[in-house]
Parts: sequence; C-alpha cells; structure tokens
Amino acid sequence: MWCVARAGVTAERLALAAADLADEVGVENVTVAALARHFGVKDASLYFHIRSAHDLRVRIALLALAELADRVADALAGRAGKDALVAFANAYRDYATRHPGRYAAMQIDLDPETAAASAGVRHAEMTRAILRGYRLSEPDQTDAVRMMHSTFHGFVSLERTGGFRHTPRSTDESWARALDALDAVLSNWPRG
Amino acid sequence: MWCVARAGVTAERLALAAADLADEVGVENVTVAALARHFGVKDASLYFHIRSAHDLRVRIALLALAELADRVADALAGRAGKDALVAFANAYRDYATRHPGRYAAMQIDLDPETAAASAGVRHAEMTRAILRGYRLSEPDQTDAVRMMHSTFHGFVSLERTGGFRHTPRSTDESWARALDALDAVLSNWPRG
DNA sequence: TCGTTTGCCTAGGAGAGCTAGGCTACTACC
DNA sequence: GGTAGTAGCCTAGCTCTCCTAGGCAAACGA
Repeated sequence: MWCVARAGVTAERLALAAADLADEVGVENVTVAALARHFGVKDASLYFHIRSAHDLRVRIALLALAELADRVADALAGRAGKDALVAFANAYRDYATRHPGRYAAMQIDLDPETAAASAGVRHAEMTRAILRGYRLSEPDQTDAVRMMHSTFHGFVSLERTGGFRHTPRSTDESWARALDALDAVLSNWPRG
Repeated sequence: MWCVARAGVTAERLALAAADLADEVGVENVTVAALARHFGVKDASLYFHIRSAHDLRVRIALLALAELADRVADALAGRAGKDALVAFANAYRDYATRHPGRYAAMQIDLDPETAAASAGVRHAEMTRAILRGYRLSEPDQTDAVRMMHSTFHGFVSLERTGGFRHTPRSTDESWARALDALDAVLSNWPRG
C-alpha cells in the first residue's frame, strides 16, 4: 500500500465511521477489519485507538446515546403535556428508523460506570421531565417512566425486526394510537 | 479419535442443545464449534445436519417460539379479560427471564415464509383472543395488539439489558402496574 | 537539532465458518 | 448372507476475524 500521508485516524472519526457502517450493514457486522479497510489501513493499526471489537461497539452506543439525547432535547424545547410526549416519542422513533445500526448498538448493556457517564442519564431526566405534565408522584412516576420507555422501545424494536409485518395496517397509524393510549393512561394513572 | 459409537446427532437434539447453550452464554456466543464440542464431534460434521451458523440460530428461534406458544396457551386456559391479560404477560415474561438466550434468538428476523410457518402465528392468534374480552373492532384491535406486544417486549427487553437498573424500584412492581395500566387503556381505548 | 511520542506497519497465532472429499458402519434388498 | 447404498462421522484446508508483539518513520516539543 502506497501511503503518502497518514490516514489521520482518531477515536472520534473511528466511532463515527463505525456508527455509519452499523447503519449500513448492522452492528453485528461492524468489524475491526472492515473499518480498517474503510480507512485504508491495516486492522492491527486500529488497536492503537480502540481496545477491542467490543470497545468499538460500546463507542457506537455512546455516540448514539448522545446523538439521540440531543435530538430529543431539541424536539422537547418549549413543549409540555401530550405535546411533549409526542415530540419525544417521534424523535425517538425517527432516530431509530434513520439509524438502525446506531439504535441496535444502544441496546448492548454497558457496565454500570460507563452507563452512568453516558448520555443515558439525560434520557432519564428528559423522560421524567415529560411526566411533570401528568402530575405523578413516586413510585408511580418510576412505573410510568418504565412503561413509556417499554412502549417506545418495544414498538420500534418490533417494527424493525418485522414483528408487525403480517398485518397490513399502517405502523404510523398504530404508533399514533399507541401515543394516544399512553397519554390517556398517564393522564389517569390507575391507583394500586 | 477412537469413536466407539456414533454420537447420534439429530437436527432436533442439535437445536435443543443450541438453545440450552444460548441460555447459558447468549445467542451471539452459540457457535458451531462449541456445539460440536458439546457432542464430542468435529465442527464440520454438524454441517450434515444444519446449513449454516445462521440456520442454527433460526432453529433456536423456532424452538423458542413453539415453546413459548405452548406455555402461553397453558396459562391462558379458562381465563378471560384482565385475568387472561395478566396470565399471558406473566407467562411471556417468565419465559424470557428463564430462557434469556432463547428469548434473544426469537428476536432475529425470520424470512416471511419461515415466519408464516412458525409458532409466531399462534402468538398472534392468542393475543387477539385476549382482546375479545375488551370488545375492540378493527383497526383498533390491531393497534391494541401492537401496543400490548410492544409493552411486553419492551419491558422484558429493557429489564434484561439493564435499562431499569439505575432506579431502585422493584421491577416486579413496575410490571404489575404496567399491566394495570394496559388493562385500563384497553378497557377504555381512546377513539381517534 | 534531537529525543519522544504518535501512527502506522509486518508477522503471526488462535479460533470461527464453511467446503471438499474420504472412510466406516448401519440398513435394505436380492 | 453378500452386497449396494446411504447416513454419519472424519481430516485437510481455505478464508476471515480478533488480537499481540515488535519495528520503523513521521511529526512534534524542547
């Protein structure tokens, strides 16, 4: 290989390229070798920037968490109540649809300290912020946060893996109705 | 190698062993080589019974779908309304908790014809059967089925990947309240 | 200008997926 | 009971991935 200048690989560019690759071919196919090829570099050289193949995927996850938190924050600005709920939900689903590989990477479980330092905590804060419009106190609030997150993640996840494929009904419609239902149940949270 | 008798490998025993292995070490670590070691056989020999490593995982998925459908059917027997909803949900979550590898395998997307021939269709039928107690007509019924499935899958999935770990609140409690909420919203499904 | 660090390299080993081709033991049929 | 066919396993060997060790040269700070 005739290398005139250095490839200029950095951990950030690596994570970004890996994330793009994940969106194209799926996280499971994001390989150190493929990434090295993309930069016109030998695979061994990348271990100067990353610790392992798993480390690479964790970096994709952290990148994705941060990106998603930014989008959600933008979507949420100046909104409250159901408006905020819908904005959050749509930003979430949009991101997952546009960036399937990044979204899949977000699901790998980070070790506790990495998770605590990630943008995941911003997600949690914003989710709770939405619920302020519904006036729920603990522990109902935590239960509601968990249900919300479950619905979002579950829907998006099933939509992507083809779990809804067997029924002709538009998934956009179902999504809108799920948000209506979520709003309804949050507005009138059942007492134990 | 001194082979006294044949190992007696069949496709069924292979799928079962693979499923057990998946529960132990995770689907992503279910390897043809590891499975061959388990049977005291060379890896190349397994290609007589399976087409590829992917085929092996598909077999785990189909096995899991069938097993889960059986459990859900048992749990559902003689129940209706919220009783049926809770029984379904608990059978689902129980299975996922006891068999994390099998559950993860269930999420790989099957090609349409394989999916159509799988026990996945029984799941869909049973889910719709539950909703009969809530008297929903199309397309509300489809939307409700999708929301139910999303909530179940989302909750179980996040619980497993540690998405709820940062809050001390018991996940069992949150689960029970999510089912209450689901029952409430199904009983009073919001009109568009 | 001269280390020192940085960024890449080659070489190579372990393990996974998979194919090709061969040997053996069981089965069925005449 | 001999024999043909096939089922079930083998070895050999290819490619690919992950990762380590050790080397060399460009860029940079003093």
